[in-house]
Amino acid sequence: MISNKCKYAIKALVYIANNEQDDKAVMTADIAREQKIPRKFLEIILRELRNNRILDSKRGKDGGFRMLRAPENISLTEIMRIIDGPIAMLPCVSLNYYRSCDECEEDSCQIKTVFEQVRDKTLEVLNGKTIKSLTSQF
Amino acid sequence: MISNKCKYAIKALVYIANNEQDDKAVMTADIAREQKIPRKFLEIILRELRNNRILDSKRGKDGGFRMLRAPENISLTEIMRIIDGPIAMLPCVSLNYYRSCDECEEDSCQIKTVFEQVRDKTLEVLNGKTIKSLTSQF
DNA sequence: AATAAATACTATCAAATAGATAGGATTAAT
DNA sequence: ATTAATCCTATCTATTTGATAGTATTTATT
Repeated sequence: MISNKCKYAIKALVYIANNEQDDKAVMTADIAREQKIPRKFLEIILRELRNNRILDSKRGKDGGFRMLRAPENISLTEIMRIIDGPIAMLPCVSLNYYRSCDECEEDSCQIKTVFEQVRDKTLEVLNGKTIKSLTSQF
Repeated sequence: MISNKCKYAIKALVYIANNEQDDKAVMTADIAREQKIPRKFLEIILRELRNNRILDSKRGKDGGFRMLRAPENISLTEIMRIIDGPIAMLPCVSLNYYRSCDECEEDSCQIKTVFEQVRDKTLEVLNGKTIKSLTSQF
């Protein structure tokens, strides 16, 4: 399971990509209302995406958020790793958050291979999906 | 990520499948030592597998655990669902633990489809793997 | 300069989950 | 009886999840 936080992050990004305009940033309050995401929680999420250089923010009146990078260059894996961390099902099989298991000799681990396969299939799907590809284009 | 508990469960089952004999059940202490799993934690796990009719147990001297069903009929998904619950990344996409998301209309959810694809690919791998297929066969 | 409206930041909190450990009760073979 | 195994209940700590409250700061507009 991904966390609610991560689900909110993805939905918020899709919303921003869909609604931003040259002259106007998208406000937290609008995203919260439209996507039914708790406002204060969303603030934290958007700031985190900003700190990771996914979003740009502007303070004060007429402030809000806009995409810092093109939505077609932001994959779901990138967002998921920022918000939730590893995507793999075992630490010893994670590409970006590798940790060895205390209890096992990796060379002789019986279960590692299976979860490498799961990881590869999962990444095949998620790497191919961008914020843009989730956007409603007419 | 799957939990340590789930990882331990799978490793313990593979160990039991590998080491059980007609006349002798496999003891918690042996599994704990060989697989470096905390003994008391392992007790809880094995009992849970027993309650779910994966294992059979025998109390008292010469007691222990053995497979209740054939290892080739026990898929990884079954174990993972018993120990960790849902395998899918979103509740609204889970086959065995479906829950709707509070905040979204499922028909118009932009992210559901991606996670259905991840689910299908993941299950393709995990349904095909059984305890037997992880066992060392010579 | 004052006001309004937005994000930024800090602190806090409650509930659930993860990951165990301790100790005694029960069962069964010898 | 003794020994050795599972079974059961209770408990514990740390972390994560999911959030809320309140204040500070920034900016556009009047």
